[in-house]
Amino acid sequence: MVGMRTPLPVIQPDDLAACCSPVTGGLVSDEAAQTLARMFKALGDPTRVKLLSLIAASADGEACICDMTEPVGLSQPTVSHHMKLLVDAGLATREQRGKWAYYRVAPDALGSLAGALAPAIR
Amino acid sequence: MVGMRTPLPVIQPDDLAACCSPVTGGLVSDEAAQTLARMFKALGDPTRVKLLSLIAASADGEACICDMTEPVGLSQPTVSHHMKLLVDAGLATREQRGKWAYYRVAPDALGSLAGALAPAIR
DNA sequence: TGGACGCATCGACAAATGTCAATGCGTCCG
DNA sequence: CGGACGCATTGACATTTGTCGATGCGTCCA
Repeated sequence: MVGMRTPLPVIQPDDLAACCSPVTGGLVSDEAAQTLARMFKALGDPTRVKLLSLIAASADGEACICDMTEPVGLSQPTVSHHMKLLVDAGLATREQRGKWAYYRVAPDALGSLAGALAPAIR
Repeated sequence: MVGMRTPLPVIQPDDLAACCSPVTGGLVSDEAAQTLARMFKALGDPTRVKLLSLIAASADGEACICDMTEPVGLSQPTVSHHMKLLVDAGLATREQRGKWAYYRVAPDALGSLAGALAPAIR
């Protein structure tokens, strides 16, 4: 592993177009590979998979940190850290409302990623 | 990160059924989260994304290590290492033919993963 | 106004990861 | 046979990652 001295920029919705040309349809550019890997890496931890699933499964499609610590069995700072990774990867959104921070699954992000994996089923 | 003293078992095609219940449709079990994360982690490196893309884009849908080192600009042992990870994650297959080892994208693996991300588009 | 609460950041630390050079092991062919 | 070739494994190393306790900051309410 080399480079990456500076923190990576947050992946924006605009980047989805660039990132999600199908992996299986012709060579993928360096930047696309980079962006795709960023998003997949964010999904590459069981805790973060559960967190996303937790949010998606909750009544309003949103959850705050305090709702998530107990189900995943980790400390509040750790859950906060994982959620920051998901947001930076463009897979989740964060909205502060009063004391609480509400997280949602980023619209279209998972769908675009799925499209990059299996363009045929799009 | 805790546990994981012993090397993880190779993910078999049979595991796909277990792994790929949709992330966005109800709580995901610990084992499913684990398996999904294993596969996503394998995709969480730009080099491995490019390797998969390289294989998928090649004429016969297969490639040997010697075909891949130059395009990704890494040493032969490193490429070999990455391919082992992809095979262990169930995303690629390996077939030895004489001196060469031919790698392919595992059939259905990417599609199942995509289904776990976006069940609606299945 | 002053706690209490929810969350983020910091500092620390063990474990995992990506990379290479060196080496070992089969397979092919002169 | 014996060398050349393709690939995997090993050992080493720096970097990244996951986790926690401690702490800081903003918001709410008694």
